[in-house]
Amino acid sequence: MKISELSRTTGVPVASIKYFRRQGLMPAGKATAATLAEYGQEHVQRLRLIKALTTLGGLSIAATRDVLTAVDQAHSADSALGAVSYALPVPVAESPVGDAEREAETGSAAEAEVAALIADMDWQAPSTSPHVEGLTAALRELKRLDADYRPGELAAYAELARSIARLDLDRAAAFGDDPVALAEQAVIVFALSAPVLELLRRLAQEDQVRRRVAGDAVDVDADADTDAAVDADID
Amino acid sequence: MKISELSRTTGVPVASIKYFRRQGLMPAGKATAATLAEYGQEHVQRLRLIKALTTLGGLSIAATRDVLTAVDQAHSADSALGAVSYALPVPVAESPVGDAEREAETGSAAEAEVAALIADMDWQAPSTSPHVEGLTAALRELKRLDADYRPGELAAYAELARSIARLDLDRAAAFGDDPVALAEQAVIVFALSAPVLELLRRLAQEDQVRRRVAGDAVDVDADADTDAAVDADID
DNA sequence: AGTGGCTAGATAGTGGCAGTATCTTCGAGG
DNA sequence: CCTCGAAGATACTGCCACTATCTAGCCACT
Repeated sequence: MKISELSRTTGVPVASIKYFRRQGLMPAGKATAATLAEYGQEHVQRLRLIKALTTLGGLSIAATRDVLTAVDQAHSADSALGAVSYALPVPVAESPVGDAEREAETGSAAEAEVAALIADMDWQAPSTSPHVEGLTAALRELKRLDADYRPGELAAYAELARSIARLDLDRAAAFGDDPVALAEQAVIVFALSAPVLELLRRLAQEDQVRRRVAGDAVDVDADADTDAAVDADID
Repeated sequence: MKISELSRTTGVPVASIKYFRRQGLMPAGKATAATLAEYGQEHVQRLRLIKALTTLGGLSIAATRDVLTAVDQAHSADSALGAVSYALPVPVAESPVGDAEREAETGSAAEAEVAALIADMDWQAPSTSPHVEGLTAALRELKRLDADYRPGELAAYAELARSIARLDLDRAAAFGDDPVALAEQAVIVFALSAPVLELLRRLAQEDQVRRRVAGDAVDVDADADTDAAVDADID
């Protein structure tokens, strides 16, 4: 198909398709002449994936390129999952703030906490893993806010994270054979279900909030507008 | 303290502090003269929170303002949690793509799926909740990629989300009395532990990937070149 | 053969965001 | 009393993700 058709089927403007190509997010069409190229189903799929990663996954163009590069280079089924996992951006930007003395102290505390957690969970991950570093940075940030996790809380979350990861891997592994297809599936499971999970968590939180407000913690008929207040304030 | 001191203690440039003020993210200092204002500990705390929300939470300035406004307006402990919950941005940007016929079909399917899930989980949430809408949008996106959750999978995640939300609420509710303090804690728990949770999930995924590759639980069909490939490719 | 409508590729322009810098005015404190 | 710094307003910058324009060329239909 021609680029205009590709654009129509995917809803992505021609100019954007060209832009993605320039940024190395997708291959060029097969040129049939100096000014004409043929695009196929794989381009449609790729565009969908790009769109999903940027809008749903919130990835930047650069991050998307890294991920897609990892997908394309996946040569064995085994390496595909790991490569994708490491290509995904870590959702923590390091803040290069001063306050040096406090920093040194809480920083190493966070590091030790992470190390202890990984040991407790019997997780296999090198201390150079971006996830380990990211987690350390995040805990450090929270410490600066005096919002640390209490002992054991982090482990409780970690236990749940483990359960989630099991579900994730089962979902990802369902595409056993072709490395690239597997990698693509991994991208979807790893990157794109993060927002779904977060939304589920938010929904569950909302439910919990309503229950606690409506019920046990508060004497409802203490004042009539309690219920209304929630809906009103919530705006 | 003077603005220059506030800047030094927090590591935030004076110009940025002024900018945040203009954007309505923090109150002005108490003016002691036409060209001098006094800042206090609450400004330090607020700046820390702003920094955490933007860097760790990844919120935009506008989103941060919404959240902080909700925090400041929390008048009752009950409304605080709900208000914060609704003020947080939903991690899905709606993509206004064409492909109308397919859209209509998958769109309503997603809607029904979400409704069924909420019913199954016995969750209390109006269909107008941003979380419900966000989840619907996210599932719609995934459907467009042909990456739906299989029946039951979503419920399994939802069950785990419920457990997580329980932990969250326990953490948030620890600050029982002052509405604003409670709201602030809620911000931290709701918005800032999302990246922590995501990182834990990534770590657990990494562990799972290594374990499955290493051999023992290869329910994926075995592929020959295993061990070394992981560490090598993962770069 | 001619012409209208695409196309590729290159380059330049746009709009939003998050700051950052500058400029003016003016009070505080040595 | 005079210099330093602060307040507030406004302008500027850099980055990002597109989007538009421009040139040159080919395809297909008449």
